[in-house]
Amino acid sequence: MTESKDTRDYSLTLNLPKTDYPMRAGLPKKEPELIKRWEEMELYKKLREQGKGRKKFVLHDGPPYANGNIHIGHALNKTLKDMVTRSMQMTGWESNYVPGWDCHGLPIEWKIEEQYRAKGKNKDEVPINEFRQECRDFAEHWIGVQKSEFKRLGIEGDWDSPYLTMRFESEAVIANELMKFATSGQLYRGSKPVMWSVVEKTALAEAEIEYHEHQSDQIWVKFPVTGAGGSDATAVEQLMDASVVIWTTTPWTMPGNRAVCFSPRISYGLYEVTQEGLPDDNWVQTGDTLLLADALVADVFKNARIEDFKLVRAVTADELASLTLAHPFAELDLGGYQFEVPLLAGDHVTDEAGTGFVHTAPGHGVDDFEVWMSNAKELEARGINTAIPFTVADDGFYTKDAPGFDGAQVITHKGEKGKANKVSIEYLKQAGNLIGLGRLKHQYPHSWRSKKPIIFRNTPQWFVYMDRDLGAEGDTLRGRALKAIDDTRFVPGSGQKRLRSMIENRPDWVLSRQRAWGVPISVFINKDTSEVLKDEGVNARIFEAFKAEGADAWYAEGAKERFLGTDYNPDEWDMVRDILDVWFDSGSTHAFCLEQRDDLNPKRQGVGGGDYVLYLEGSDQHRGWFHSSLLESCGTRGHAPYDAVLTHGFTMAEDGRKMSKSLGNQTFPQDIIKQYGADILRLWVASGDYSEDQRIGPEIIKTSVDSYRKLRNTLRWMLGSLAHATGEEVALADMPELERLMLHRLVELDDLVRKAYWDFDYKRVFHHLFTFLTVDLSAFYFDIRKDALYCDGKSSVRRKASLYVIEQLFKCLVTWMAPLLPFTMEETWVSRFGEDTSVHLQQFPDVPAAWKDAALATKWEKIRAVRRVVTGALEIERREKRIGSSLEAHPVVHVTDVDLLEAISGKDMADIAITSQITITDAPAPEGAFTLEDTPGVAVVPGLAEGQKCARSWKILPDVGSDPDYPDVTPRDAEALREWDADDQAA
RNA sequence: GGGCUGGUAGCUCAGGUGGUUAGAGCGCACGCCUGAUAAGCGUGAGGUCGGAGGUUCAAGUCCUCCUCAGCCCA
Repeated sequence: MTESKDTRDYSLTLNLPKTDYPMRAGLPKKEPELIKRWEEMELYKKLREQGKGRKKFVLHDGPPYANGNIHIGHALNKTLKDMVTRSMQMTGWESNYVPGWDCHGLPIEWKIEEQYRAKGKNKDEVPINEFRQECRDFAEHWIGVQKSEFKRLGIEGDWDSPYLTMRFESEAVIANELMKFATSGQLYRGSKPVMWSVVEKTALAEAEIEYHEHQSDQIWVKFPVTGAGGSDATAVEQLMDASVVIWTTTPWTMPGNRAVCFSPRISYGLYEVTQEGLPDDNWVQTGDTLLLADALVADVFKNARIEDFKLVRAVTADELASLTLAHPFAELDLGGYQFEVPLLAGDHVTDEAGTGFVHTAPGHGVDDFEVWMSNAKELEARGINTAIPFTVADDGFYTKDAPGFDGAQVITHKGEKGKANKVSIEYLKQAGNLIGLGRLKHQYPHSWRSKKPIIFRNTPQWFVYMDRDLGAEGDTLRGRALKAIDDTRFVPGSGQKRLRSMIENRPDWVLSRQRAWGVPISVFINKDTSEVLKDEGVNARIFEAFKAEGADAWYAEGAKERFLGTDYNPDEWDMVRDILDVWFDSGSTHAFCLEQRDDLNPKRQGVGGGDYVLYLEGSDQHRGWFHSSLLESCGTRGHAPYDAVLTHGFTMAEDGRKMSKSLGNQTFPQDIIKQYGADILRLWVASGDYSEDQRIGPEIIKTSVDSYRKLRNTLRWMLGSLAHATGEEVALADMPELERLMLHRLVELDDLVRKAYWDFDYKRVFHHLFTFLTVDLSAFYFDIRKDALYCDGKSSVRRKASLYVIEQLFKCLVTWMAPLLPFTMEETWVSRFGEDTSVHLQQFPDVPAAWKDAALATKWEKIRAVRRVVTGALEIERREKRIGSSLEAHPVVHVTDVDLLEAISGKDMADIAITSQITITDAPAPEGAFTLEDTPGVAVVPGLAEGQKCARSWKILPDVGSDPDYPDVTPRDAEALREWDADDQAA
């Protein structure tokens, strides 16, 4: 001890926070280092070893499509998944995450075709397996890109062996699943109208369609009534003489007409032409009676060149439904068209344009098809053939299903109008059923490639029955799926309703696509009977070949003979050339990923096991992956593939609107990571309500950045304080109440945090922990205890207890937040426990129930209420410049509330209020004392602390200098210095 | 047009079965501290709970309609 006491730098004798943990994170640089560290320490492998023997919590990855960089939606989705798996692993499950990719399908085909076009090549000239290989390479490339982007987000998983729908084993299993549907009789060949380009001779998807102006022929056509129901004979007779009038802009679809639709919501009437002296060749004559929607009568008669007409009477929806009509070609001798044309009610019918009656050709329109199919059962009961005719071939010419239209073409190979409309119109004139004719310019779908108009054309497709009995009566795919929905946990709960109503209302499942890049519908059909071949031996050969060579084997030379083997004559069987819709691929991930992998292969709780399978995707997947996975699994296994389904909303721009390039309001995950770091993005995910649509933008990110700073600094202070910890434990009974209060808060938070994680409610975790950190710790507990931690001597139990408690707080907080902020929490953990540790190998700490003390918490609520009055009073003093630091004050606290007085009795209220001195009295407060409305019974009279300022603790006390060895400090500080100096000499 | 969902302070969120002057954190303004310092502490100002009706003694909370936004269909 050489220095003079007067000039001694006491700060050297204080236990001030000491840490290398930087205040500023530098995440963009730090995070990649941590990723490298995890790879080097083989964290993934260690986690799997840790999880051995535990029950499995399987977050099964819904595969993103491998065709571009990730966007904010991907980032949200993967981050949520990572929060799930990390938190489940840390709460006692084995929670392996195996990422996957969706590789087949249209968008990739387009890209390859686009490349061909750029080189002047034609897709059809390239051997199919060569084309497929290019698609495969394309997908492979983007898988690589996305993989590194996902890893950069801090997603922990089996990145070295993800699952891919295009892997040979996957293709084999997918085909095998399809064959299960085939052999169990659930698969059938039907047909439906698809958008078709005659020029390219190919089916088109919605996304391949552009709308352009187009001039169509419009016609008004009579369908003579041939039958009417009702008890009123006169009324029936009136109707029998009448005709229903339709309007269409596609006269060429007339051969495909099978019904006329009306709407029960529209008012209709029977109208008579009263105009005299019409020319003989006018298509409509005096006395003709027509059925029309009231709102459209004037318009129709104008187009039929009629000026005078009258309403005979109104016609009800019931009357309309009872009508049967003749096809307008019926009386011509074309050979066909003599069938009954029913009137069907349809929601798609309006009275905004046309006649109020809609010509319905189920092979030429989606509405038409759906109305027809939903009435099929009833129509068959009436003896009506519901088979949908294939009236137009792939080259635009009519087929034998359109008698009388031989040689006519709807659209030519060059994309121009063929003769079809002319022929149709001519026949209508001959039959006397045309009443109006014109041209109409309107928006019409065109192929994005050829820019030529497309048509709707009935095409054979493969379907799965929704309502056919599978063995037991009433055991249908729909029934199974609905039951499975009831057995599934939905987060949020509204997802259940949404999926349920979709399954309830959906039509049969269409599996086929007329495309090249996918898993083939690997079945054979008999050329004569159209029956599907059901042979386990053939199926096994297909499965094995796909496993070894991929689904390309289906397209290889000699494939037919190879798979049929010697048991069947190849001449009698056709190979199906369609591929599976990619939704069937991804709907089968449970079969080729979950069931096939030894490290997953869950025995689900839903089927009597202990494991838990969760699917987690955006809410659009009610129609997509949740849906197709459910149907696939119910059709092949009889139950859902998941125990729970979690959905998240979509990410909007800051104003709540959709992000779009043109609005310039996009936020890219790559930019946030580069500027702030992945943990900032993850903090945004953790703090928002993902179950609804979220918003993101510069201001919102700034909120995350600010929160992050506060959080980080508070942890930093804890680290700095813990630098002085010796690891010495203090018995609960020996701890001050303040320490026990903090431990009690940990018990409460432990309960809350575990529940919230199980509910996947990360915002609840974050907001509670963050508030705890700022309100209870930074602004209260730490602020109060700084004096003891910095100034108390090393033997101080108060200080030891505080260090022990901070250690517990630290362990809990860092592990609890590790699933949310894996980078920062790892950095923080390592800073405390060393390079050979990882927070991600920790479990959430066991928080002793003995720490719980609700009575203590209630008491301290009162103490804090009193404290608020004191700090409130000091604030006035500060404003009036009578004090600066609260240590300059000596408030007199008048507590007349017995309850509050009891709560603070025996407490060092000066410490708690961070003043140097305090006086507590039950004497009534003098006039003008400071009070707070919400704390009656407490009044504070401020005053200045008397005595000398301690040179070490800065407290102002009368007994400063009472220790002759240390004349400028308080007795407490003198004692601390004595210990310090003793240590110093020993060293 | 239909199904589902949501709109609480500038931002992110709390507000069981309707019941005192609607809460928190962040941000902002102002002040204090200078031994968590590009930090820490305190005080304050911000809300007609999307809008309009209705039920009720009483509605952010229940009902109807409207509006805006989103997802999925048509």
